[in-house]
Formats: sequence, C-alpha cells, structure tokens
Amino acid sequence: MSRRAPEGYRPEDHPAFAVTVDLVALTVRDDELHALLVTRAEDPFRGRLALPGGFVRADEDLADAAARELAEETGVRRVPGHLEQLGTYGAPRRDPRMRVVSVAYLALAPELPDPVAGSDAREAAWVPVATALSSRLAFDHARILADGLERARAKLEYTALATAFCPPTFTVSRLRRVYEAVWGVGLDPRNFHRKVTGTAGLLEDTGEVVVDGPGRPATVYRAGSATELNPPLTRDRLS
Amino acid sequence: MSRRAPEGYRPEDHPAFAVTVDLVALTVRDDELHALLVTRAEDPFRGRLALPGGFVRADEDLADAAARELAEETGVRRVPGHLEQLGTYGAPRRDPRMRVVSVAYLALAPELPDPVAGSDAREAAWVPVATALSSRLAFDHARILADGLERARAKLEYTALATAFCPPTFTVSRLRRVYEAVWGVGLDPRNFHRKVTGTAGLLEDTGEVVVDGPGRPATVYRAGSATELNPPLTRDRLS
DNA sequence: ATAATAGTGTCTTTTAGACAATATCAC
DNA sequence: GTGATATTGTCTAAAAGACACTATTAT
Repeated sequence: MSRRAPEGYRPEDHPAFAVTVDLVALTVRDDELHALLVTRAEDPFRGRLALPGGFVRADEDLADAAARELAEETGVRRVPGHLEQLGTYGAPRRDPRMRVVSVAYLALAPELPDPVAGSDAREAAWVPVATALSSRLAFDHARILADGLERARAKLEYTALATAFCPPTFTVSRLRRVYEAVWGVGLDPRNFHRKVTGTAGLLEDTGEVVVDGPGRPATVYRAGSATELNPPLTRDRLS
Repeated sequence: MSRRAPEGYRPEDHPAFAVTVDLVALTVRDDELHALLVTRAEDPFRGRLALPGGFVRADEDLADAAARELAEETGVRRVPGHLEQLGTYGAPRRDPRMRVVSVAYLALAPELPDPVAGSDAREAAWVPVATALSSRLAFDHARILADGLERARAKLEYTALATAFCPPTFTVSRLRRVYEAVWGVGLDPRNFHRKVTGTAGLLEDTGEVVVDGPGRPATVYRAGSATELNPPLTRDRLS
C-alpha cells in the first residue's frame, strides 16, 4: 500500500474535490412542517426539486457558506433560528459530473416570508415535508432530507431547539404546535404546559398576555437560557 | 452577487479542496478509555500527536476511506465494532498548507492488539484519553477528539453501542466497566444489572457462565438485536 | 471462614400520562 | 349563556436509585 506519502502533500496524494453545502431548512407554517426546496433549472435533474445549496468558496468556512446560502435562498438577510451541521455526503458518483462532497446543514427557522422569485432566491419555496418526501428529489437529497428530519425530530426531545421555530416571543400553545407539527402527533395541552413551564430555564415570562380568538388569554414567553431538556420530552410512547 | 453560475459547473465556481478522513478511534483497555493516536513524522506539527487519518481516494466512498485508515493504523484487517460519521471540519486555515476539508469518523472497537511499528501502522498507539486530552494535538484534532468523546458518551445513554467495545461474548460486569470507563463514573452493579438484563433485545444469553477470580460465576451474553435503549441509561444525575 | 463478585428483591422518589376541574376569553 | 383555549390539580403507573439480601466462587 503506497497510499500514504509521508505527509508530503504531493498532488497525487490528494485528488481534487468540489465541496458544496446543502441545506435542510425547516419551518412551521400553518401548523405544518415545511422544508425549503428549489427547482433545478439545469441538468442534471432539470426541473426536479432539490435542497438549496451551493459551492463553498475558496476562503469560506463551511458554516458561513451554509448561512450565506440560507440567506440567499430565503431572501432574508440574517435568518433567525438555529443552524447546525447535519452530515457529509460524498459517495463517488452522487453527482454524475464530478466528485462532489456535500456538507449538509440543518436550519430551523421561524416562519419566514415566501422567497420572492426574481430576487437572488430564484426558485425557492417552502414545501410541506409530506410533499417533499413524496417528490423524487435530485441527487441524494431525499436521503439528506430524511436525515435532517430525523435529526430535528430527535433533538426536540432532549434540547430546547423547538424555540428556534418560534418568533422572539410566543405562547405555550405555539410551542406545542411546533412539537405537534414536527413530530406529526397530538400532544396533551395540559401535560405539555406543565412540562415546559416546569423545566427551569426553558421559558422566560415576559409578563404579557395575548388573546387570540376565544379562550383564556395566554401568557407570553421568550426562550430562556436552557439548551438541554432534562428530563427530556419523549415522543416514543406516542401512538 | 454573481456567486452562482446557473449550475454550469464552471471551474471558477468550485475551488478545489483536498478531502481527508480523520478518526476518533476509541477502545477500553484495563478499564480505561483509550484513543488511537499517531505521532506526526513531518511538518507541520512534526513530533506532535494527531488523530490517524489520510486522504480520501479519488473513487472511494468516505466511510470506506475511514474503514481503510482504521485497518491500516490498527494493523487489524477488519476492525470489529462500530464506525459512524462524526462531523466535518473545514475551517479555511485549519491546515496551514492548503485547503483541506476533513470528514471525521468515530470508531468504537473492542480491545485490539497494540499496533506494530514498522508495519503499515507506523507510529500509532492507544493512548488513555486523559493523556490525549492534555496533549497538544496537531491541527484542530483536540476539538475533533473532544467532539468524538462527547458523541460516544452521549450515545451510550440511549443506544446499545456499548457492546461495540466488547468482544463477541461478554458478561454484565464487562459491559458495566465499559460504561464506567467511557463516562468516568462508578455505577451501582446491582441497578446496572437489573437495567441491562431487563432491556428487551439488548443481551442474549449464551447459556454459558464464566468464572474470573473470586465471586459467583457470571452469565455470558452476546449482543442482542436491540440498537436503541428505551428508556435510556442516563448519566446526568450522576455526581 | 472471609472476601469478592453475581444476581434478586424491596423501598422511595421522580416523572409521565390520563383526566377532572377551574379561569377567561369570543360569540 | 355556550364553546373554546389556558392553566392548575390529582391520580396512577413506570422507572431510577438506594440498598438489604442471597448465591457462588477463590483464598
């Protein structure tokens, strides 16, 4: 095995790769989980839905590239919410034209305005995840999307990440609807309320209340400092 | 912003990167968690400890490259245990010589023989993690190692991965010592026993018992089909 | 016998989940 | 008023953790 030069970095030891970032950007609209997808304008997979993404620039950090793409595709200069690395996909022929390694990022954002076509966010749109999953996405993006969904669903169990789907202030029922949309289940409003208000550091009372339709006015909270949920909020024993 | 060619793949749109895999390979020896480290023979960081790794070949999948490196560095043709992607590290100047994106993998293995110097596994050695963490590792490998350790510790809570540190058959106390070594805590042998034997699918009784020193002979198990631990085995409320 | 490890039983506390009951709004 | 949502309280069952106790070995 002559694979390894003694750290000499001879060109033949490091074939050139293109590196891209792809985004699994999720939001909750109308109590339904949506993913940001673009329609490809060029071959391969012309006309097919795909995850937004693009090449990493020569002097750009990976997370910066992901944040830049997210801003470009949503049309929002600085997207609020949460951004984390999801995984890297580098099968030799995942892109038919060249060797491309894609670093996928998971973004969780509160409801954003629809991307405006014609701006830099060209063909991007928020698509219900049920629709996205049943579309035949380009490349290996179906797998990436599925991995991102599972990551998001799992992390809601043991972290405070659900607040990343909410605006700066929100009610308990808003937060509950996030959980219900992401997990696709119904949760008992009473037990949910007791759980989240009883978790130290998760919610900060703003002192305000808000009325929205019939029913008792709801207390308005902002996200607290807690990042972990301990004990977690489990989804396993559900239906 | 002219960053995006319309999917034309013009060379100027995709700067060339080198792609490597780095390994956080962990094992338990003498009831202590160890990581596999190599001593760098060349600049930069000559003489410094580093994670084992190397370039991904032009036609090689990322996970295959990680498995190949692991086999080469341990001197074991097919390393048993568990291998999963950990994360990708691609800060622009993490390698002073060129733009290198490294896909880190986490490997959990049962106790392996010491790598033999002179073979393809040149300078590799199993180092106690306490030592590894207090060494000044090359590149950003301290961060990668810390991330790998945290991943391993977290996953023992809610998966059956601890069995990846064990030989094909093992006793409950062996499994417990894995947990104790990885988490660096002491666990109550009685509660641990009840927990793991009471988790369906985690352990399969081989019907054998083994005596090892004084004390009642221990039942010998093999890993069962369960991959998740539900409910989990938590480490949070410990000291 | 003594020490050591394996394994079982029991008790207390915490928490999840079911669900009754109350509070406050729109209509 | 009725119906809807918010919030609190109560009960039961599951599980964690503490720890007494039994079983079986080496010495």
